Amino acid sequence: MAPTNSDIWAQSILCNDNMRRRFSDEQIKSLENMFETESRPELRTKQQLAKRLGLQPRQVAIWFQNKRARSKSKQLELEYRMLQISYDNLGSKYELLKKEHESLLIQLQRLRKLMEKDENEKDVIKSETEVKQDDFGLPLCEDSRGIDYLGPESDILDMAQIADGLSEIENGYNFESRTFLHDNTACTSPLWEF
DNA sequence: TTGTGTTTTATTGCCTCC
DNA sequence: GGAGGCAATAAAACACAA
Repeated sequence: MAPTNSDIWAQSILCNDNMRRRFSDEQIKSLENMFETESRPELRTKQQLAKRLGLQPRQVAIWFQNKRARSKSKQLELEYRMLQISYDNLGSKYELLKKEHESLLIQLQRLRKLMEKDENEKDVIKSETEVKQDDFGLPLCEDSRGIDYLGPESDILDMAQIADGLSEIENGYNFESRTFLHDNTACTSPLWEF
């Protein structure tokens, strides 16, 4: 029966002095160089390399196997670190958005109070005097030059519109409901579980 | 010097492919 | 069924603080 490659390898190991030795710097350098161009060299290539470096073909094969394992583990470590960095960045962004959200809510409250106050004043004036109104029912004021213009009321109207807009943002900008995120992404990543 | 942690070389067992 | 790859692990070699 013809010996298999495994037999030949096993025999060659036994023929060695049976001492485990680290490879020399030169051997490592050559192996590293080869690994850079081909991480899974063919049998023939490994045999040639082994002959050139004075190693057993099996030792070269094992070195490549171990090197692939080390390389994979380093790559995984790198990917893990990159993910961690982007996770941290996302967390910072979330905190900034949260603060912005809170500040907008405060602004919204102020505007509402302003509107309420103005409504009250308007009621008082309405009850005391007859107010000239424009086509849209808005109060029409007349300045000293006799030009009609929209008075402070229109400013309040603009504020009210802004406030309504903010209110819509407030409702839509809800991390709990995740509607702020596009629904089609249906993100269930724990990254959002702050 | 020695105890301990890390790295490197080698083995084993299982899996896939031809 | 053999060849070769991978994961898990053993064991030797090495680094280094105490």
